Amino acid sequence: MSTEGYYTVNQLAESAGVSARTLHYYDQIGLLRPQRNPHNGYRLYDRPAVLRLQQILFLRELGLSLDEIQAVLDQPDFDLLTALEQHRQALLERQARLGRLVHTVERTILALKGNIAMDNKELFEGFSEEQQKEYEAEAEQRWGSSEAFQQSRQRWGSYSDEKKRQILEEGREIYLEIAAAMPYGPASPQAQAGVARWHQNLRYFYEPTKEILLGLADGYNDDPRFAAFFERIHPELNQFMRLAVQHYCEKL
Amino acid sequence: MSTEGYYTVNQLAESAGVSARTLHYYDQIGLLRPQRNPHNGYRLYDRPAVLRLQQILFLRELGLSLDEIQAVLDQPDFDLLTALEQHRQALLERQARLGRLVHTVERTILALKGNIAMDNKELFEGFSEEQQKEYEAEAEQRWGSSEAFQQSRQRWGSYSDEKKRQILEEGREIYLEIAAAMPYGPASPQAQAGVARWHQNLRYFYEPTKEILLGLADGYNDDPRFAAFFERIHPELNQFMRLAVQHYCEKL
DNA sequence: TCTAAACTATGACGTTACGTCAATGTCAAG
DNA sequence: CTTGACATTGACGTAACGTCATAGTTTAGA
Repeated sequence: MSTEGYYTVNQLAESAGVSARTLHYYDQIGLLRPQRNPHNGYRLYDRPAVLRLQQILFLRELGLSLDEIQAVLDQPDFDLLTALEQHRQALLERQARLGRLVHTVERTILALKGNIAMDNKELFEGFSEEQQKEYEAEAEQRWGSSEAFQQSRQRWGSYSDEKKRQILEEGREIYLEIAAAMPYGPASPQAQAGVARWHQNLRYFYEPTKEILLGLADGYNDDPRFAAFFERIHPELNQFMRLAVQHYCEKL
Repeated sequence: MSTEGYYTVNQLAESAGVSARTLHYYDQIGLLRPQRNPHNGYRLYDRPAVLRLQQILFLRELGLSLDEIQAVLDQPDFDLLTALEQHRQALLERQARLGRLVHTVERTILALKGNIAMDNKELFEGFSEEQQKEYEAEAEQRWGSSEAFQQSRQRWGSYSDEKKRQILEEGREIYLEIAAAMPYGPASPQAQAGVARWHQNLRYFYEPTKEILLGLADGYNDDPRFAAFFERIHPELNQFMRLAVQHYCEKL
C-alpha cells in the first residue's frame, strides 16, 4: 500500500499543535477516524481528515465539547465552506468579547484609583455574554455624563505606558497625602493642596465639573464600596474628603 | 457580626458568572479564601476577595492552571495595578491571535476553492503562538508575489457577505463546467469558456499574470494536495486544466 | 547484516477542574 | 410552626486528555 499523501500520527500532531494522545483519543471516541496501514496498523490521515481536524480545533476553540463538535460535523447537511463562514463570524464575535475584557481591565484600573466606582458585576464584565447586555443597560444610567467617560477613554488611550504608570502611582500618593493632612483640618493648606492634586489627577481622565468633584466626594461617603477602599488608607478619609472637596469647590 | 459589605456564595457566584461549587473548590484549594460568619459558618466575601476573584478569572481566561494562578497571586511583590496592566497586554495579544484565526479561516475558504494552496501546517495557523512565527517566515518564500496576496486580501475584504457567497458558489460551478468540457478537448470553445470564467473568478482575488495562470495550472498537477482536490471532481481534471490553460494563455 | 534510535501501537492509571447530588443546618416570610 | 430558599460538607462522577509501561515497526548508520 502506498502511503503517499497520508500523514502519520506525529506528523499530523506536530502540524496541528496537538498531542498524539489527543489524536488517539479522537480516534477512540470516533471523532476523527484515520485509515490504517494494513501492514503495520499505523494510523494514516488523508487530506479530508486533516481538514476535519481543523474544524474540530476551531469548534474546540469556540468552547464546544467534543460531543457537540461531533454532532455538528456529522450532521447530514454539513457543508465545510458554510461552516467556515460561520466560524469566521464566531471568531469575530469572540474578538469583540476580548475587547470588552480589555475595557473591563481599564475600568478596573480606574476603579482602584478611586476615580470611578465599579460594582461587583462590573468587575466581571466580559466573562460572559449575558453580562454584557446587563452592563450596557446599566452603564447609561449610572454614568449619566457619558461624555466625561468618553473623554476619559480618549485621554487615557493617548498616554504612553510610562506616563500611565506615573499617573497611577501619583494617584496613590495623593490619597496618602490627603490622609496626612487630616490633623490640620479640611480647609488647611495641606489638605487643599492635596485636593488640588487630586483634581489634577482626575484631569488625566476627564475634565471634571464642580458638580462632578462634589459628586465624587459624596460618592466616597455614600457608596460602601468606596468606604471600603478608603478604609484601608484611613478610617475617616472619606468624610474628610467630602469636607475638603466642598471647601475646594467654593474657591474654584 | 455585621455582614454589611460582604457577599455570600451565591451572590458572588451570580455576579461573577461562576458556580457556587467553583467558589467552594477555590476555597478548598486555598486559592480564594473567604471569611466566615462565626454564627452559622457561611462564607463571606469582602471586596478584596471579589477583586481577587476577578484576577483569578482573568488568568484563567489566559489559560493558566489554578496552580499557576495561585503562584502568581501569592508572590510577595504582587501588585494589583501592575497585574491589571499586564493582563491588558495579554488580552490585546490574545485579540491579535484571534485575528490570525480569522485570517486562517479566510485562507482555508480560498484553499477549498482551489485558488491558493494550503499545506497542513497552514490549516492550523493561529492555534498556537510558535506556529505564527514559522508561518510568517515560510509565507514570504512560498508566495513570492506577495503583492498578489495583498491585492487578494484587499479585494476580498471589500466584498459584501452576499457577494462573497456568490463568488464561492461560482467557483464550484466553474470546475464542474471545465470537467464537463473535457470530452471536447482543451482547445474547444467549451473548455476555453470555462478557463475564461476561471480567470475571471481568480480576479476577484488578485490580478493574475500569465505566469501565475500557468503556474497555478502546473501546481494543480505537481502538488498532490491539488491532485486530491480535483480527484474528487474528475480524475483527469488537473491534467486537462494544464492543457486548457496553456491554450488559453497563448491567446491572451 | 546488525544495532540503536525513533517511530508506532494498545492499555491503564492519574490529573485537573469542576458537575452533580445527598444529607443536613440556617434563614426568612407567611 | 411550616415551607421554601439559602447555606454547609462530603463524595462520587465526568470530560479531556497527560503520563507511562510494554512491545512491535521503521529507519539510518556502522
